Amino acid sequence: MRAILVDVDYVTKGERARIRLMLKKKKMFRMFDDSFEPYFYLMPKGDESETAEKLKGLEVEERGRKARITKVEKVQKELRGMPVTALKITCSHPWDVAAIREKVKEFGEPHEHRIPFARRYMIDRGLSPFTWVEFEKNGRMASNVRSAGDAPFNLKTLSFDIETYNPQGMPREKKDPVIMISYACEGGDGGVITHRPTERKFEKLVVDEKAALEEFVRVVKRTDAELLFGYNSASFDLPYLKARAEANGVKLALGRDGSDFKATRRGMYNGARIIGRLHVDLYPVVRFLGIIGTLKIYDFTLRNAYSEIMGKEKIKVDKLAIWKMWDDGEERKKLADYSMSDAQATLELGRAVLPMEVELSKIVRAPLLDVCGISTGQLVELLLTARSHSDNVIVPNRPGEEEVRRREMSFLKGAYVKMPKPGIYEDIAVFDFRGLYPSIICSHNIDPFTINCGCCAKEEAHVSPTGDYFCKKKQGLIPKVLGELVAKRGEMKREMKTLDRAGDEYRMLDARQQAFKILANSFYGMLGYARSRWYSLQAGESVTAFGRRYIQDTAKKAEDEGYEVLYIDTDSLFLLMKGGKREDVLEFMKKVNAGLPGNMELELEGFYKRGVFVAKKVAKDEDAKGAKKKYAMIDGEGNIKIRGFELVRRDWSDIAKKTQRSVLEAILKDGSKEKAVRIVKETVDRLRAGEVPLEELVIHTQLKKSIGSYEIKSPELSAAKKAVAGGMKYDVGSMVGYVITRSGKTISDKARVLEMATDYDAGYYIDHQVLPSVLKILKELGYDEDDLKLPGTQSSLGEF
DNA sequence: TAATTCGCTAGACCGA
DNA sequence: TCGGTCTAGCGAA
Repeated sequence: MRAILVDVDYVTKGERARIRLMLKKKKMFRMFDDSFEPYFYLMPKGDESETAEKLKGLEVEERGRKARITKVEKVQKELRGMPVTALKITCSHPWDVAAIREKVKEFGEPHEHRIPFARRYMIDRGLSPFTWVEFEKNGRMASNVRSAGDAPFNLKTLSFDIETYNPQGMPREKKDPVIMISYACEGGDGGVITHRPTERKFEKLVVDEKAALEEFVRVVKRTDAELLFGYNSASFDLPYLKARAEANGVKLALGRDGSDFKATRRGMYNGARIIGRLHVDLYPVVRFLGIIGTLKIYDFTLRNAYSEIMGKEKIKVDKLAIWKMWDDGEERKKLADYSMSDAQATLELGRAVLPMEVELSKIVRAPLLDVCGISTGQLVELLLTARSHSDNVIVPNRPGEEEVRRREMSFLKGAYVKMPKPGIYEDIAVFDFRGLYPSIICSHNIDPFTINCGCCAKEEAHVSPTGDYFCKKKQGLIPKVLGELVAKRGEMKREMKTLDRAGDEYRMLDARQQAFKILANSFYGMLGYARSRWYSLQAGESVTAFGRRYIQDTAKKAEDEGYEVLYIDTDSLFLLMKGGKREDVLEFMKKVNAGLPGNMELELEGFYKRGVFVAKKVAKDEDAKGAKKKYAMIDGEGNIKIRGFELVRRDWSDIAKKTQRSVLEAILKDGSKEKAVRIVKETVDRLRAGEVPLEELVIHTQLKKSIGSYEIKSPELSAAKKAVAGGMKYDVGSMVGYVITRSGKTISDKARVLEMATDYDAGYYIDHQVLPSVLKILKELGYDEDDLKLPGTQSSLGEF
């Protein structure tokens, strides 16, 4: 029989664990496989055979049951690059692994004892979620389950969202009812379940809250939802629905077995599993996109995420007024529209972000729900764990706390950044090394266990600029897996070029190549991360040392050809063309590439017509220095590329950012300093006249620690403290949006969160926000501080 | 309770 | 009032 594997978990039948497969042909169905047993490896201290004898049949009392070793086998494996003989210890039940592992520690070091049973099954059988599997069927039992190729992703999807009555601000789950439950399906079916009329055609009017809860359960059943999307649903919607179901004496039977959901906790996020369906809370997924830099938003609300990812705006309501809207016949109609739009936005968002998670789940061979929201480091760990198995390698253990502290004492030297000369330049060519660190790792076989291998003579191996060398005879696991990722991604990108950008095939490939990119870029970090199983300071330093060498050698070659090297950062190189032809520059690139090892390539990033580099702030008596990581350029089509300037930072006010952008555009596009100066003057006038709305003056800064644990005073902290005193909530991780007002002495005193601010300090915004951000740029046009500030009147631009 | 280093800049604070 | 040092946050790669 053939079906698509959707998810794997296990159930207990008698004394044993049974793998439960969630599968799909036309409909979802379940099968069981009882041919798989939990095990782990032990690296014995003493003689393997003697230890094996001692362990056979060993029993431990564990919470009233007997945990038993059912089998001990000697196996030939590889660990940390060395061949080893290990004992494979099979246990009676997955629950017993922990107790037995503790017990056998006296005989050696356990390995791979923390791999969840269902995932162990997928790894050992070579199965991935969302691919075809084949098996022999005998009733509900499956045997010889094996992988049978890539499958299309096609699940019946339902998104949902709830609105709650909230006269006290935060709804209280024991008291405040759910007033609307909205849902949306693929294909257009959707509605808002409500028990007060809204005159909307999508309304599903029921008699009371209890009936609404029952209706929602019916919707889930009727639509036969295989995939459920929510936003914050694991932390809010589902627990709230459950609490309300209890209060109303009904059952929230969302699962196929009539159960509600099982709350889980993975790292930083809550999860909720619904039996027989996949429930994906999109909030952690969106956070993940924020962390890896795909998304740049300050506030991870559904509204923000939706507008950033989909490029569309969602209806807005005042959250605190929801209860009032519910009580008002006219306003309630708007609330229904809002509720409907929440479910629809959640559905669209899910469709947009899920393909990437699905691909990650396939690559690392882990259930989708385990992959949504985990960090890139954990993803790499999952991938390397799966690939270790197919390479007959035992996964190295995580370091203990003491080892972590020891590792944290040493530091890894990073990339090279060249100091640019401040100024405005014409005709710049920018090159970069595509995937510099991944390609270095692959080209030089850099791995914690290929370093100074001993089987190669140093001169014949890959010698790193640090003096270490890497084996040339045997490929390491990291270069091997990474090389495959890079190669496959290259194929995908080539194939994408032949496809219609609007088509499904293109979209799927794009999600796939994104997943590969995320993984590939995380490998280097794992070498230098103190808690990593594959930590190797020497290997990490070799990567960066090679990186510095390649970029600097390339710069040298460019100079030898007569180009001026304007700027270098890690893997990118900025050349001044100085009247040179584009063909010549491309020829130079070809020459460089001819001298690079196989996996490495210098690419043209682009030609730019004009670029600005500014000076960094220095002490008065110091010479002017160019600021690194701060520049702006414009290409022939008028596209502007801006890096590092205040205007790309969230901890600057919009008024300063907008002004800085306009100034940069005036210079880059029009080459007009008069225009630039006029823009500044207008902004200053508007600020002075008090015409600027407070929203444009908000500065956003995150509180990375709890309010009490700061050593210093700062505007964001001080604003947050005042807000807390006023009844608002600010915790670790809160984003504080504050305005500098006129009341107070120091800047911190003057800071108030936007909600509490009624005026603003024009002087602060002129002298501390607008002028500093534009002055650095105007200086490159020949205006210096004194030109811009008349004596006595610091903020004056009157002379222009 | 989960990848890295390099670099800029602020505001507070302290002493000359 | 200044210049230096420190903590902290954010961005580039």
